Amino acid sequence: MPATTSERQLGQRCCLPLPPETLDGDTAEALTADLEMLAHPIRLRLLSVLAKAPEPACVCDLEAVVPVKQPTVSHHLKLLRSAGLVRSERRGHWTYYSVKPEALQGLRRRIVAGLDHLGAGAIPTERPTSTNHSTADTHP
Amino acid sequence: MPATTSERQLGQRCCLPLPPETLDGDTAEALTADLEMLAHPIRLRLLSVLAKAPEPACVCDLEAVVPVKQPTVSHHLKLLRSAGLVRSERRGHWTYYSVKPEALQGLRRRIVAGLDHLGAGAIPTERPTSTNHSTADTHP
DNA sequence: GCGTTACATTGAAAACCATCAATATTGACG
DNA sequence: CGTCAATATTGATGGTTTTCAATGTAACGC
Repeated sequence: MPATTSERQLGQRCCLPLPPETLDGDTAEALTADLEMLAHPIRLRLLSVLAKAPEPACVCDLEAVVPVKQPTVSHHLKLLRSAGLVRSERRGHWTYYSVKPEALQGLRRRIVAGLDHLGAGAIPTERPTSTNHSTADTHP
Repeated sequence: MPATTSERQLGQRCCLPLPPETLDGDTAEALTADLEMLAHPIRLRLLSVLAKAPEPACVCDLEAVVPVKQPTVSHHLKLLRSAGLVRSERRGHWTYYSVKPEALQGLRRRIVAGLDHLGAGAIPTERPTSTNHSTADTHP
């Protein structure tokens, strides 16, 4: 371990007093899962249509609304269903899908909470940027 | 157009009066881009740390906080930067990153608006599910 | 039964993403 | 100049996701 020019060494941990209370790994992964489920244009549009439809919609309706083929629609519906966001019900030839409003709401709540927890909440009106701005070394 | 047994045919578009005002393709893709940027645990944690740090953090600080190697940290920081969510500033040996609070807020606003637009907003207190529930055909 | 329709599943191809070792770049210091 | 430390970039690898043609399955009508 070489000599020190100041009170801190290169090649070691630096300045931060280390995070106060940030997202831990598990929370981050849970939030990621929620975000990923929504992060696809087809799924967003399917959810959007289902959420606004006055009654459950059959797959052929949904197919008519997005620019992909039927197996792809089924695939995304399956994902949404396994995430608990929609339910399906068979009537005769058709399978009708509808949203589960509580689930969508829960998802929304978790995501908004996550965003708040990210610091995107309180409107700090631009950071004060503390005085420490010498171009030089020492690295607080 | 062939004969009809009732007022509707199989193999044709079905029941929905077609979407009232749902997300169009472009809106869905824009929202998807926002969601994707957040949908990664490493990026979430980096943002979380940066958002709460009292001053800009150097890469070695960030590296210490997430379970991936330095090139990966740089990679994610680059993504966050090109999305306009963080800024970087070089001081001596180190590169300091900080969030752009307005950008994080804008992101948050867009996502929340998207979620509301998805129907996850108004708490409709469980869908009434209109009377049409015969197991049979005719498919309204 | 047979044919037809709606939807699901399978399986394979393509595109994409994340990760890291190796290497390059930049800046400080002697 | 040369060396070292901090970060960026490159390139290769492995994994996941999206998509669709083909095929399977369930329900209806004849």
